[in-house]
Amino acid sequence: MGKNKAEVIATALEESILRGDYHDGDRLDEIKIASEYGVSRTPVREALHKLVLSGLIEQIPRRGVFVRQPGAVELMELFEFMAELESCCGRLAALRISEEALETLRATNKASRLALTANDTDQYYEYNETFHSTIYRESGNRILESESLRLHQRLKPYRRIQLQVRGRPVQSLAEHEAIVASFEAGEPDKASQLLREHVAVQVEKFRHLLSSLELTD
Amino acid sequence: MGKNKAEVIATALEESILRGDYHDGDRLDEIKIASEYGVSRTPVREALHKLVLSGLIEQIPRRGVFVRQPGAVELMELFEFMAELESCCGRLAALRISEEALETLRATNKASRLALTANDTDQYYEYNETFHSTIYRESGNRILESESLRLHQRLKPYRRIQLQVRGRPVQSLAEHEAIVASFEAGEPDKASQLLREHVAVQVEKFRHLLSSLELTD
DNA sequence: CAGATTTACATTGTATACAATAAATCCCTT
DNA sequence: AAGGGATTTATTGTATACAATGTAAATCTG
Repeated sequence: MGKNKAEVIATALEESILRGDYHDGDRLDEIKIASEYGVSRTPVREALHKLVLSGLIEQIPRRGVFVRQPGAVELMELFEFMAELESCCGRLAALRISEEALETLRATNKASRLALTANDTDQYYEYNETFHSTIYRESGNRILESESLRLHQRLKPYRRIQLQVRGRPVQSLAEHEAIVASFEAGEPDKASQLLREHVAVQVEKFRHLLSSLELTD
Repeated sequence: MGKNKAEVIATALEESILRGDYHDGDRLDEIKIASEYGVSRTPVREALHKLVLSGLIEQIPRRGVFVRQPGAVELMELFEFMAELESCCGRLAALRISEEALETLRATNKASRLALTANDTDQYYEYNETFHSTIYRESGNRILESESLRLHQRLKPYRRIQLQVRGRPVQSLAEHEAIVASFEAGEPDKASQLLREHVAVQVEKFRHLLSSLELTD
């Protein structure tokens, strides 16, 4: 496997940041991280550069790198962008989806319902991933697919919080079924609209959560 | 200015590759590039990593980095993705555009028409940039804006070729005016559709160009 | 005492030397 | 002579030493 130290450190740091081990504005000391992982500064620097490119940290020349947790507005923008990407995937998938993938979606939804009645949130979460990534793939556009996956990944921690809103999973599943129906009917505009709202409603719930908890210190 | 050598080399290499100085599969020798630019391997490596992230070159562990010109299918996918992004921008911009920006668009189109009658292709090209980047900005979503700009930049060389198709600029400008009209009327769906087709038609023209010239050796 | 200038320090940016590894070549064996 | 394995070589990956630079503190001057 391509297991060079820079990659390892990059993913480790990425998880740390997404998990919230660092606060916004914290500086990431190259030598400290290097000694923590038992390597030299070089691979650490490469790892940091990767994270800069993915937008998780900010680099100020000759000053250092700082973690940059997205603020409320940026989170909204990220979710909105996600909604738009999903919408695109849905539109294209409605035109191109294979019978096989359609069957996968039906099966996933059926399994999701079981997980829901069993109150198995983790399992449901996993099926949710399958559902969406399948749609990304069936857009038939590899660029769109990979971009969607990337953003989906980035929003993972926030979506998780969001899914714990009472009653949301039930509604979410109903929307999934409506989306599949629009695929079966071959209605690109309908699919596009449903998927956009499916994600956009999450934004709305998230906004409520935010304003009620006032996480933005 | 933040003018560290890595950045300089990255942009220089990027331009070189986009200009077509390298062929698909060419290996980029770190030490050769380093000596060319009169620096050590370190900043060159950093520059190469950046290009890997932006998808211009491919890195095979312990083998080297190779330029990776997109093939015909990937180009199609890139253009299709661009069409979808522009479509999103258009939809949101129709809902959010400021009167000021609307005026900018009108002025740009007017200037474009002048450039067109004067046969000033470069000037027209520049106005085209302004037109589209304004729409990106007026989407009101900074993530969407920057992603659109990034892809727009990446497709620059191919779009340039495409604009030289006879009669295309005239048609393009007409489409621009229709788009502005949909903004003025505040019709998001119309704007979305117009912008998607505006880019998608480029894909079509490009496909013709490709198949006629058979550039895919 | 306040402000500016200089000096010291902390931190990133760069260079070079060394290690690891994979491809290619060459030699040995059958 | 052909095939396989060891060796060599080319190239990336990593470590460390050094240079550049920006910040902050300390000192000097008005």
